[in-house]
Amino acid sequence: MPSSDYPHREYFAERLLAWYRRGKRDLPWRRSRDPYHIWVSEVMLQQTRVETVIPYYHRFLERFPTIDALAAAPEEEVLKLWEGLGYYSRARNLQSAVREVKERYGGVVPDTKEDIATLKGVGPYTSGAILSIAYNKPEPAVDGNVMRVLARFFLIEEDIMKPGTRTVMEKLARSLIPDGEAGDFNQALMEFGALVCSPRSPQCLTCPVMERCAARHEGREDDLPVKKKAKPPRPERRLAAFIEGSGEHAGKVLIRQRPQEGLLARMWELPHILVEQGAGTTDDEAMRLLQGRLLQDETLDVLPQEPFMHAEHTFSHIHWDMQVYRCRLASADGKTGGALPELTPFHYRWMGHEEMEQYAFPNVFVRIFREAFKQG
DNA sequence: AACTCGGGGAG
DNA sequence: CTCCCAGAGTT
Repeated sequence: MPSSDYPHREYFAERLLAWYRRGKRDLPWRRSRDPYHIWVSEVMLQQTRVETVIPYYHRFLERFPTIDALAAAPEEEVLKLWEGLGYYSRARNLQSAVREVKERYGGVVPDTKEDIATLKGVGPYTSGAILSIAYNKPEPAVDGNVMRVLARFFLIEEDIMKPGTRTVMEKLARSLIPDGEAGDFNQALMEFGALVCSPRSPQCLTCPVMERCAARHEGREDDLPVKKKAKPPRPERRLAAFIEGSGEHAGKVLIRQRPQEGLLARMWELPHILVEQGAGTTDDEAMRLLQGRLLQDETLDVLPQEPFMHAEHTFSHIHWDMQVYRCRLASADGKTGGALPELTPFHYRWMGHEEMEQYAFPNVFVRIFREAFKQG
């Protein structure tokens, strides 16, 4: 159905805008008009809560205050500043896109939908957010908040996980934007979704548009939006080796860098293997598996000594159950035959405790190291 | 349309 | 526990 057929559109937009201007939060990125700053905030905010982003936003812009600064930075440093924030391709894409802006657009963030949408990591939501917030262009910025709010107020019962529903939402959201108020209105929608029209137990009693909310009238605000349930993460059992060096590597731990592509690309980690469910259930068998596979796959000759710790970590689609074993190198001189593994997808290196700040680790390994170093 | 890609906070 | 968050890219 055409967007113009939805009732109470003007009422909805005006009341929401007034509500926003009455009490909007003082967020760091709202203190800047720099399109680059807005851009950084929007990328960080993808699938990430406001409170989580704030400290990262400050650190990132302190180190990379301009497009030039980010474009010139070593990639490892960008990744390190992103450590713990997740979805690390965002960081790589952002730097790649910033370099593109420098080369192709003279360092000025483009202000047209066609140009900005070509930038890596800038999809339908982020392009609309930058265009509206930084340039006040009347483009919709439809995120999870906006879909929830629109689904409820206008009683849209389509599954919001379907791409077609997003198109409907974008058209409707575009038709709602009051003349000359795109930036504030789009932020009003998201702020409203975050603070009032929340996913669970929405605050209808304080809602500024409750009187004409279709879902509220039907008593169905708790049933909307319709969203198909995600598949549960598949379990993976992993065995990791905490290998302490001796001799010239005394006091150091062997770490490795993950491949360029895929999960946790280019981040550092403890050497570990994936084993079948049910395999290595006893520590004895697990240690044999670990020894055999590290030797076979990585030419890494270790002697597992004892169970060290246990860690679990859930990604969106995978659940890691990781058992860590304290290991020694098998070679008598403690130097793994002198050389670290080569001809594997990984890059190995010895790391002293004080060198952790030079490497970006997935959070599960940050936790493991913190615990290990606490034990001494 | 279905997967891949992190991590954490709230209830 | 479950849900989902100012999503994007790939197949």
